[in-house]
Amino acid sequence: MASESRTFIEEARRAQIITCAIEVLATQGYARTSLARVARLAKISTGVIPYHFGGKAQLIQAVVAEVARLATDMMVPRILAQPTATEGLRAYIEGNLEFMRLHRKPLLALMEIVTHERGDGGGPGPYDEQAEIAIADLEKLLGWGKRTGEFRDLDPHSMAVIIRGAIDAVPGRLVRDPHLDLDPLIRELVTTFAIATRRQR
Amino acid sequence: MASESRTFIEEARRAQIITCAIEVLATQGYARTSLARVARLAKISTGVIPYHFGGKAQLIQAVVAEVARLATDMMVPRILAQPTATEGLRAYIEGNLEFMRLHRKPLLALMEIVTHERGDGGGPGPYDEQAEIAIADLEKLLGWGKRTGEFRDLDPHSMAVIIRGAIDAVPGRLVRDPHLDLDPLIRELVTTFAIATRRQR
Amino acid sequence: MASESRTFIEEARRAQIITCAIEVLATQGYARTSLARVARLAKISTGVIPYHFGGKAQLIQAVVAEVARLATDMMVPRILAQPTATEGLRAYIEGNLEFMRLHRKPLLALMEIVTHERGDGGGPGPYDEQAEIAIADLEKLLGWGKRTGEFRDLDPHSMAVIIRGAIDAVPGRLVRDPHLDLDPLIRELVTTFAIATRRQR
Amino acid sequence: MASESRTFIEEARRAQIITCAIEVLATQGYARTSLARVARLAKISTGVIPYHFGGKAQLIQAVVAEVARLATDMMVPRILAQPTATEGLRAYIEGNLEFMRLHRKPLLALMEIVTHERGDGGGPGPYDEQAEIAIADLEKLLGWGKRTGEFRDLDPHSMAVIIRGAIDAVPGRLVRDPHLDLDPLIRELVTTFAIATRRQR
DNA sequence: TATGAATGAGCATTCATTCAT
DNA sequence: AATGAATGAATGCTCATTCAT
Repeated sequence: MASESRTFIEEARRAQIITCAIEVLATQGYARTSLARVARLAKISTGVIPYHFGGKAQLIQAVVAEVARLATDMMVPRILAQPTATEGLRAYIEGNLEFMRLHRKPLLALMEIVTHERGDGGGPGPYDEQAEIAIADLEKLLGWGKRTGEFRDLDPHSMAVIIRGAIDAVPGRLVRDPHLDLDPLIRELVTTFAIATRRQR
Repeated sequence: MASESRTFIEEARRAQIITCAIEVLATQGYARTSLARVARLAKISTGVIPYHFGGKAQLIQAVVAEVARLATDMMVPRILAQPTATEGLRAYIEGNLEFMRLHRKPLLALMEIVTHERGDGGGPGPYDEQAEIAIADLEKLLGWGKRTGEFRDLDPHSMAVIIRGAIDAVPGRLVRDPHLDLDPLIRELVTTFAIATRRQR
Repeated sequence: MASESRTFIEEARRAQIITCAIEVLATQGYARTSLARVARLAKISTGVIPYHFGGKAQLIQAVVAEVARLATDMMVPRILAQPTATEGLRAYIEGNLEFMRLHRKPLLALMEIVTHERGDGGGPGPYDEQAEIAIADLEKLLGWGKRTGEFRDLDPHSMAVIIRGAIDAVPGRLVRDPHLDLDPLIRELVTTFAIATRRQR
Repeated sequence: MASESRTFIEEARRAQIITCAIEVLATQGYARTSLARVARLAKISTGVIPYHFGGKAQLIQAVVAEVARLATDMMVPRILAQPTATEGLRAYIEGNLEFMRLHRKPLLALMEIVTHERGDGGGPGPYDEQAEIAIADLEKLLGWGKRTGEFRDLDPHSMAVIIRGAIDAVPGRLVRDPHLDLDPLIRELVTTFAIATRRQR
């Protein structure tokens, strides 16, 4: 593990910087997230960030890794614990929205990064991979349900795109209205995709 | 009409600049869309853009207006022509995806703007309104279906968020894979929301 | 005369542009006086000004000439009509302030130009000459009074600088407070320099 | 004190930049005083100035503060030390002109700023206050002389405007002729306002 | 380890001027 | 005689990064 080669104090600094970067990303947006702003919030000097992370790109990467870790820790066991694909899908949706509720800022930061980061020539960014993995995981879940006969004869890839799209629309709503009540949204998501995936009579 | 007070040559320049701005937005992304880059593509000098549009913000606005015009022209009559809410919803989804197929770059440009433009303090941007209107329109369509008894007792707002989210996920896929076959996606979208909204026995 | 080589219509255009330039200079200040702004006020196109005047510098020059003409027309006969140097000095001061009252905007425009215009390398500007002439005229008036024994043994050049300085301070006050009552100021100016120049017992 | 929170090196840079700004203002004039020119003179890169001062406006402000400090240090004790208003007025005039002799460039820089800086809409600038204070101070001095019966029944405000105007005319002469002998001017100023203010028999 | 001063490129915008129409 | 589109330089400013201390 990379962190093993890092001193305790360095690890603490990195964590502090990542936290501040998340704060700035979530509240100011990607475009206003400059190293200077992050450093100001962390009450450290600007040069520290390139020093610890190598550059802005690597800081962003570290933020992504951190949020991904948080999300994985919370959601994966929850989903794997389900006995059926139907239950698994519900746990997936609920887990995702529960995560938004509990870790709103990290989630918003991640959304900022994913939607704004681009490749050198303006091409697909380095974090599309992340989204790709999310789609693939969902595809597996849907494939499971098809195999067990719980789900209808749906196209797993398309359906995965649809479900992820529906889920990913939520953070955007949260930005606009921080007091938005997520409960009806969760209910409708669960219901919609329960109905839409189950084997039709 | 504002355009009537404009010279033919001015209108042509504006159109050319808007086209180039769409090109840059779609291929380079919002962050890399500077007036300098747009001007370079249009083979004009940078100052021409503030000259014709007043400023960057107004250029962006003009792009949004142009794309909105394209989208409205294509989709509104199509949806209004449907006899039932069910047919209307199908037309809505198909219309949206048809638009993506025919006007990919304008659509991508619009997505860039909507997701990246922010208010002064990092708050909600000036184009969230646009998204809000889209949600509201969809809510009306869903309300119609509920009143006629075609749709189940769904929460129109939540369902509108879900459907728009699912649709808005598509452009992101198109960026990654320009040769993506949209047909299965359209089919699955139509099927999913047909099943998920209809009155359950 | 240069104007003889100009058509009537051209002369009218020039006059219109000069009037607008005075307006902009007086209300917006020198720095905000761009050809574009003058043209906008005159409801003509920007290029007309270089066309008629050759360039911004010549427009400025024309404004100066216009205001100088106004001032000369009003003040010179008034002063020359006085029988004594003492009366002449009073007429000079009163004439200057009367001019400010009647032609405030042209006067302010002139002040803007004189204080802001600079030579190519930042050196003395092309309109210091104007000020020099004003000082010299005043010196002559003071010399006259010394010769007739009306005035004390003052240094005409220094006293001319002082009187002009005192007079030139007034427009600055007018900018700050457009409703400033000039009467006490005129009275005090006349009194002060009557006392300060007269032969002391 | 604000400067205590600044590094030694930062304080030195600020001082260097202020000095260069004064130099440019005094020799090139306000309009030609761009951050780029100041930076070129200081042999630093342009961005350093916003870095240290926050922006051009703050640099200008720092120059004003610096010159005001110089002037206050030199003149205030000198005037307060005088036993009578008459002596006070003489000290005021002499102090002002002595300052011009010793700190010509800072004074010219200040004049450039005061006469050129304007508010957003072309209205009164942020440094008119400064001039207002100068007038008010002078009014107090004149009021003192009236109360003690040293001065005639003059209008303190008008007389203050006249005296300041006469003094402020001097820098303009210095710009034109750097080798101008100030002594006759000082003498005439002192004499003029001694005569013009004293109680008349 | 950390600082914060400095660089140099890039940004949007404004300007006087030119010139084809 | 006039238009208004276009140019190219200059403006103040922000940014990620580097580096001596």
